[in-house]
Amino acid sequence: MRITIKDVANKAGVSVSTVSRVLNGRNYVDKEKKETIMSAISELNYVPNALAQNLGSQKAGTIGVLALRGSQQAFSNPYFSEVIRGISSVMEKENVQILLNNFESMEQEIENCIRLAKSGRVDGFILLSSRIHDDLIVELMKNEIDFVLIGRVIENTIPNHEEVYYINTDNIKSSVEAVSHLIEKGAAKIGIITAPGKFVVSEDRYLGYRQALMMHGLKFEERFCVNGGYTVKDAKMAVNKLLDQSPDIDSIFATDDMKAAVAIHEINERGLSVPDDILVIGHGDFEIAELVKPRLSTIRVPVFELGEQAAKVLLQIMDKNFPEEKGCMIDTKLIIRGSTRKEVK
Amino acid sequence: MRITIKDVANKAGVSVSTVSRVLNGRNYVDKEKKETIMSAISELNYVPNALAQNLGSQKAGTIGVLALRGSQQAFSNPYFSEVIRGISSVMEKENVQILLNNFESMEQEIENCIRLAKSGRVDGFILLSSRIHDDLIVELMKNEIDFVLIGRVIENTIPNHEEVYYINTDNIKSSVEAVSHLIEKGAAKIGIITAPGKFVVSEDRYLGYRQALMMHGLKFEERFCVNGGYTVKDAKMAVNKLLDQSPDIDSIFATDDMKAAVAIHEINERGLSVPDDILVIGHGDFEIAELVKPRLSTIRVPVFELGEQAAKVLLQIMDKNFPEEKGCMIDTKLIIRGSTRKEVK
DNA sequence: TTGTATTCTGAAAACGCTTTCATATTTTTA
DNA sequence: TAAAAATATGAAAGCGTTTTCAGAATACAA
Repeated sequence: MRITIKDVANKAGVSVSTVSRVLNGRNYVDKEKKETIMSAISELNYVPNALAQNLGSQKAGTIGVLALRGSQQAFSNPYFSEVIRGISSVMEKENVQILLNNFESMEQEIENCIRLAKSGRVDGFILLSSRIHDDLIVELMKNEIDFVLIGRVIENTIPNHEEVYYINTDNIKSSVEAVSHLIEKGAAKIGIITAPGKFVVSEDRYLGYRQALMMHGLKFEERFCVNGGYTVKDAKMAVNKLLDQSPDIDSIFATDDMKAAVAIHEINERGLSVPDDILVIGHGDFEIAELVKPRLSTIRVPVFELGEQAAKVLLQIMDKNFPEEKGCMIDTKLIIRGSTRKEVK
Repeated sequence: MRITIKDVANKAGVSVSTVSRVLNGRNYVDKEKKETIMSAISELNYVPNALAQNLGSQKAGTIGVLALRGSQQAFSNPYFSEVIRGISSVMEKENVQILLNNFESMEQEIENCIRLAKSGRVDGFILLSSRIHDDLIVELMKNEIDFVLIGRVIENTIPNHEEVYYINTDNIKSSVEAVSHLIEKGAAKIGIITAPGKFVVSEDRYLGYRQALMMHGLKFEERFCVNGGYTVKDAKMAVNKLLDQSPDIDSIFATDDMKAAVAIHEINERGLSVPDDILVIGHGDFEIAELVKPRLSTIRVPVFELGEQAAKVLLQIMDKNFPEEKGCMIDTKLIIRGSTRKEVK
């Protein structure tokens, strides 16, 4: 037999309402009674039934985290684990649970998310990335479901885009910084390994690349661009394609560190040298950046903090305690290592 | 105003019981009535309240996945994402949600898990790893909470250890295979980079190493063993310690691919060559294995499948449809690449 | 004093389902 | 054709909380 709030009430000689008040720390409860109740709880080893609490309070005490967003590999990317750690660290304190959502297709994703929210199973969502045309965001807004986006929406693709709460780093700016760094080191023919175009983050990094070229009066050339896909295998093919079609490049900007690591690997494989023949810079500062030879210059993105902030904002929103600013930008940092300079031994 | 089962019942001219039957596909319902109800549901755009369903049926429809188990870095390890993908792929079909649990300390972990289960918020757990003396497992069993372990328990450390459902790969055997491979390639002084000792998986890989030495009549030496920790930084220090204290080693067995990658990196850094001076083999077959130079020989562990199987077994257990075997072993495979032989160009 | 807050409490009504039970109807079996 | 089994349904009782409401007791102010 399960121990319920009723048993506690009986033991403490009070009504269930009073026990509930103690449980939730709300309203006035006589101090002595409170203690009696507390000891009844611990003597009976009582644990409130969360399902009943949820139903009673009409709150799930749970948020959904949308991971995949249509790409298997995005998931096994270190970004994912780290951002979740950030989210957890905040939610744990508030006793909010994290539901991991990981859908195979976009249609499923939208349908399931709306369902999850409408069924009351989650109180809100954190989206770990945004697509360029993101119907999920449109639908969440249409259904008035609370969410925070890690990333940004592109104006004109989302009705009322200015209503979206987001946490982001300025990927355009950080990419400009990365590419400018290459240029300062003497680069003039800069290849870029992009990610498949449907994500805003990839697009922004590409835009930053182009902007940097423009700022420094360099010409953009289509043949400097290759799509690095999501897997190591795709990235390898992309790098080789780039090296084949543009053997004259003097540097590469990879839109994430995994692709940069692959680039270094394949350049070495061809008997060329990083940084002597080709400079390489990445984006993200994953652990792998320290593991390639030469070590990878990159942009450090405070991923844990992105998660933390997103969690905090979502909690605020769910409390109807709306933050003044819809958006929050977190700073990144250019990290210079061996792949863009001679390594100092 | 929220649409409830009552509205559906009214619209379809039946009782709520009948609607509930249709919703759950249980018992007998007249075919025509069923269709009437179905169309009422879709016309009203009705979504059942999951919290109420949970409370009514006394099932959470949610399982907990225990990730961290006391190590930050274990979490950002690719194993984690992949195993979750495996679990998700099964749970999604059954409409079971996944709660991610990520506790800072062991005490918290145990207390929170028991609470989570007792409060009815989760129906069971999947543990992504086991410690050598794992009090959580003891407590879960004591409280009769359903769980499946990915890994194994060590006899004598857990009362009724034979009652634990588990999915595992034979880490001892696969490590014997890895080390034997080194020996076949001529190695005789084999270093090992271990992980901190509290996890069974690390211990097993260490045992496999020692067993392989014994099988081939090689002497075990303490100075061949270093603890690689969890981070790249720790691993670097460990590798350097190993190379310093035992400059005569001819090969290294790393208990995971990240450590192996670090080993290759540091060996190269010293101007030595893999595989000419030192052979290196890892364990896991993470993506990084393809990215180091030379590419890493390793043991491929079907991580996705581990997750899938664990999920399937947990579902069975929760259905009281107990599998005949408590344990399920999944095969691994030795993958030979450049780090243990001259790379064929 | 009297009136007004403030503190405290319990009964009872939600919350929105599932499940049991009793019963009616139809089909199958012997 | 009677009995048994299968099919079908609704009323009502859970499930275990939270929350509302009404009211009692106490404190404080005028």
